[in-house]
Amino acid sequence: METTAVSLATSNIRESTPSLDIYRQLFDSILEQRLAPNTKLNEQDLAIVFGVSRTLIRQALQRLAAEQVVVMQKNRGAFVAAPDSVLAKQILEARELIEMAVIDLACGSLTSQTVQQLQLMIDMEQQALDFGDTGTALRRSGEFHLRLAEAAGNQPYVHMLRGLISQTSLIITMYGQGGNSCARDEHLNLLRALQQGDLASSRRLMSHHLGHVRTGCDFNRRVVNGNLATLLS
Amino acid sequence: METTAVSLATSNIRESTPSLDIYRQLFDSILEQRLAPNTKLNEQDLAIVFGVSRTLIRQALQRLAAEQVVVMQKNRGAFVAAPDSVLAKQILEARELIEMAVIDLACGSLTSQTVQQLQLMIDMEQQALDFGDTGTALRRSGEFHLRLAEAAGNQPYVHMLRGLISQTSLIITMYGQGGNSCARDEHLNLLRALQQGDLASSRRLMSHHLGHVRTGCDFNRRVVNGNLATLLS
DNA sequence: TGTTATAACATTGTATACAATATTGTATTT
DNA sequence: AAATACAATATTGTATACAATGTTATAACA
Repeated sequence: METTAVSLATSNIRESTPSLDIYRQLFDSILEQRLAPNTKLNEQDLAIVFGVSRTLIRQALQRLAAEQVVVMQKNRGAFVAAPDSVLAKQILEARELIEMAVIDLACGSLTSQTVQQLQLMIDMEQQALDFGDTGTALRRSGEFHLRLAEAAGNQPYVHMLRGLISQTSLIITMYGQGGNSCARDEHLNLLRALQQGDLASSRRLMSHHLGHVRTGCDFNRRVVNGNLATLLS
Repeated sequence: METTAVSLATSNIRESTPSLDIYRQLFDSILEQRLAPNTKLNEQDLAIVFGVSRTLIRQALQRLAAEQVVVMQKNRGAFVAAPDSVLAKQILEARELIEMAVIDLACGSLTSQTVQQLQLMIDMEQQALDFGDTGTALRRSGEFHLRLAEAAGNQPYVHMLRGLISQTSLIITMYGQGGNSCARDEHLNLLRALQQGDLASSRRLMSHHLGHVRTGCDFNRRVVNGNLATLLS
């Protein structure tokens, strides 16, 4: 509750272990769209990139798989997840459920310090957008939502939402058509409504906000595959 | 959707790998209360018990940790999770949220085959209860709920609920005071209401059902620790 | 007796070696 | 040229060895 958010990945875990660091970097790389869906994650290559043995790489990949951000196929390896349109809609539905519950808990109960933090995160997101760095903006948008869930104070909500947010990023990468960046005002308005304890408005704003994600997607779009090279840049 | 449930753990994953099997056995052992909260899970001991190297044990433990069923402490090892009363209440709250959403999806849309399966699972639970095997009954109760979520057809709900159900089992182990076995009729009545498409009744029955879990708990109870020996019996 | 320092031990953390499986390329056949 | 069989290669799966850390027992001291 005290420090500013570092990474969406296990943001409430302060511990630092080598495999956790690798996990976080891969996680962020996927969220920032530097690793495309379906990208094969070769263990040996990653081991070289990160300068560790395959043991630690495998730990990180297994953690990512547990969050459904990567998929592991027996004897074939790990791939960045690529939810199909059916699953994508289910993910967005589930996310709305959790986010609404978060709103109910957070509305009117945010400390001024928390509001300040959330305000800052909105600014950071906008800053990334100004730089034209949509990947970072997307990640920071997710961090805003997650920080809000932390403020709501229900740990399982945070845990579940973390997975859903990261999968939402994958969905936007796969099916998004740009124009998902109306977020600044939406986040800002939401924060105001929450601060004022206006539950009806808060719920409506969050619902619209998530609705825009869905609206901004073309679920017929065909998906392109990526490769590991982007990690080296 | 076609086969009968095997284990609450990764019930939708058909693959069989050594570490998955170990994971499932540990998972069920915890759910059936044969491994008490806070029990230290020594890697070497488990490796001997399961006749494999520590490598596979670690994989299983990490998977369990991802589902919050065990907790891993750096350089100290893995322990069966022991949610405190605050977290326990949050878990039950989150579970109610998801279960209600499942009800909304499943109500009136269950196939006769699914109803049959659920009916069977209720019977199996009762059978375990008749044998006095409350551990198995508890696990089967969880399987009933999870099977229902599968029938609802939203994959993230299933995934999230799996974690919440297993944690509920831990909560019952820690804070339950017996008397949690009114489940048979409750499951039965719920199934009838769902079958008939009676949403209001379905929601009310589920809410009461989960409420009983909470009612049956004394959150002031002090918790006893266990040890690995129970796995050998 | 109680406390601290230290050594012996046990356990987890990581790298590496080898086995099992999958993938790719080449040759052979039609 | 297309398809198949098979060898060569690459990749993942598992066990083991060693390093790093934590725990416990012992001994010295107050």
